[in-house]
Amino acid sequence: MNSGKDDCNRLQMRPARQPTLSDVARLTGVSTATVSRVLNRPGDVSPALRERVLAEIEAVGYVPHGAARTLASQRSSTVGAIIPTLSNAIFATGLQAFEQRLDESGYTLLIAISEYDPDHAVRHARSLLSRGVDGLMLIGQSHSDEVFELIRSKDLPYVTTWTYNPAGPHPSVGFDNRLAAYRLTRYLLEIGHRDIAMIAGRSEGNDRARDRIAGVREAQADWGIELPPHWLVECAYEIADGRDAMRLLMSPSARPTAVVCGNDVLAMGALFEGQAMGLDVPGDVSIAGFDDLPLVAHLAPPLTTMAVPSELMGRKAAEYLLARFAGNAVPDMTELEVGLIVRETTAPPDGLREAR
Amino acid sequence: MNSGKDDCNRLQMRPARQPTLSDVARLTGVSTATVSRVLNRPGDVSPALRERVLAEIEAVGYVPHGAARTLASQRSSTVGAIIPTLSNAIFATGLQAFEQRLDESGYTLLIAISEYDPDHAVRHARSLLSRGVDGLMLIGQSHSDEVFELIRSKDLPYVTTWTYNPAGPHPSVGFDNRLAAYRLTRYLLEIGHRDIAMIAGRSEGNDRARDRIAGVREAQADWGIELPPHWLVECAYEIADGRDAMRLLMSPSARPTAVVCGNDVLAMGALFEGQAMGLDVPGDVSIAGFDDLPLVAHLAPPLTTMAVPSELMGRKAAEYLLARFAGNAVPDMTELEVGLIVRETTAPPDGLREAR
DNA sequence: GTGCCCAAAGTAAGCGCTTACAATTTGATT
DNA sequence: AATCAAATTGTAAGCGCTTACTTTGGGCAC
Repeated sequence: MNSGKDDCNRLQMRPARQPTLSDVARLTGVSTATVSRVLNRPGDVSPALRERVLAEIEAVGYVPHGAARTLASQRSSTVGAIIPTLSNAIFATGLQAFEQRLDESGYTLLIAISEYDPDHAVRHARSLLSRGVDGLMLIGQSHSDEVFELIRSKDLPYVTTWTYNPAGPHPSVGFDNRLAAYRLTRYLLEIGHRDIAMIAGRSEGNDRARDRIAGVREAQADWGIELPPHWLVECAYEIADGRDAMRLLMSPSARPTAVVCGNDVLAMGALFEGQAMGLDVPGDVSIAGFDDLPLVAHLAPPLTTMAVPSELMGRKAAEYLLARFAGNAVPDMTELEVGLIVRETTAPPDGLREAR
Repeated sequence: MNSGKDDCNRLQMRPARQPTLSDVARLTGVSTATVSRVLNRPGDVSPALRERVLAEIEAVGYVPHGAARTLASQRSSTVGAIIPTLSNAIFATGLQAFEQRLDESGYTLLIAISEYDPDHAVRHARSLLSRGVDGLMLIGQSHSDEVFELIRSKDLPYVTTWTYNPAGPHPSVGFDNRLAAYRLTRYLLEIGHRDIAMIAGRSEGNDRARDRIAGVREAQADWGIELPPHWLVECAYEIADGRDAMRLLMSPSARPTAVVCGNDVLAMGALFEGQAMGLDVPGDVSIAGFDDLPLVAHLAPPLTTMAVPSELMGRKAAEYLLARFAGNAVPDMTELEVGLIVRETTAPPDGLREAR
């Protein structure tokens, strides 16, 4: 009469314990293996039984226990991303596309923000690995060796983005920053600029910034020009930093006729500061950006910039990892196209305007 | 001689299996319990032993297995967030602060992006719960009942943000959207505007947008004014949507003298479109935004807006959850301050300018 | 009718860790 | 010196699931 079962129920004042897979099995009158199969390889279970199990799952509100599943199966359906910041919209866009593609295939994204700090990134890598991510997405390739050692020691699929470096050892889905900056600068040279300055993001530990500077230098070199040290200003990534840099650049009497910026945020800063200084853009100075944020097409004047395929990149990076998970062959290197978007912040320099 | 051990090694061609906690225990000559304690409650282990264990952990490069730990301990040191989008910088900022505060306490963030779709959000909630998050952060309170049922059935700590609703059943860390919009509108009324239109985000399933509309209406009502239907335009959240809305609003001959916008992105759209139409802002029309994105202070003219404490909110939301995890008492409702930032896109309407 | 094969379902051994409880040691107390 | 509590370490039972292996029961060729 007074069975143990009753005692047990009487003691459960809290919301009833979550039903487990074996509860479902017991209630349906099958083995746990069968329930597990219904969940993981439904084709292996006869339709009649499958229906009964699914009905019971629905009835008791069973939700699989991810950790148990991960422990038993050695995969987590989870992917990690280590990114420098979320405050630049361009990363946010790429990450959103990455998340969406993963989500479509049942993967969840773990994110860790390094704030451009390599040690931070190592800690995060360790933490993500320890959480059993099935794969990892990294921005750029300039990371501490420790990060890559950790990845290798686990033999973990990973991909680097925002960079394309076929000579390097790392799988990457991205574009050639050097070449993109080269093309942007070449365009300015072709319309007649010779005095070109650059506002760049901090290049230390940031291969994208470094490559973009290199691209600008290389284009200039092809025209027999050298970038004077005081015309290269490296700064942080806020609008205010771009403004400061622009002020610095435009104060001396010997001013550049064009300024290429390491990204659109800096370019906006440069544009706003230039205008605040009473300069006409592009009349007095041309400004070019990098990224093509949705916003910059709406500025007055609209910004000339190098469009970066952030969404496509996020999606392709996700697809690379998904292919690796599935064991499908997939090229380790994917190069994406950037595109020069000429708008109205650039024009031939003064002397050439009418000669055009 | 030819022990099983040797055979085993001979077969391991792959990178050696990850060392486990019991490997560390065996190699150090202690029990697994001791190693576990070194990791989780180091104070319970004598210093000498602790050092030996730590040395061994370092030596073999042991990384704890998160899923195993989660399964055994029933916690994951993981927190989930369901957010509508990452493409609005204001969410990205809040989320970044949230992540940083969690990270300081050893928690990792799982993110899921709902794209403003309630069903999506339910799926995500289910997925995050199944992954064993210890807590959940939600934007706003207008979610499907199913989401809250899932949360309740697991008795999971959670917090809603971007909203403050002490009357409601949900813990929240945020601000009063209605009141904030009321104050913004009141300011416009006080400087003399009577013809005030609104460009709002889609209010369906979005309590923030709804409350902001309500706030505008309420302020107008206090002045005995009613918001004419054709002066309320709801739209999506891109700059282009703001532009479209502005064009619509400013086309008829009976134009408003001021436009309050549901967020800064829409306000930028309104500003750009107004300027493109040849209107002087604020001479011909005042524009007010909502959020205070870093960018908008730099526009020409700088945008008047209602500043939202997104970073503080992210941090406080994290701290609320952390306190719940630690079992500390903590108020379920935290109201944060918004602040009216009067810049230069607003001014008294035409007739009143000189009378000022 | 017999034997064989295959599909469908069950059995049970872990996955790597935490933790209640037990065992042992140490040191203080009387 | 005997007693006991506190501190330290060990023992071992799971946590909820997956999956290799085994069992069962037909269907089918001969």
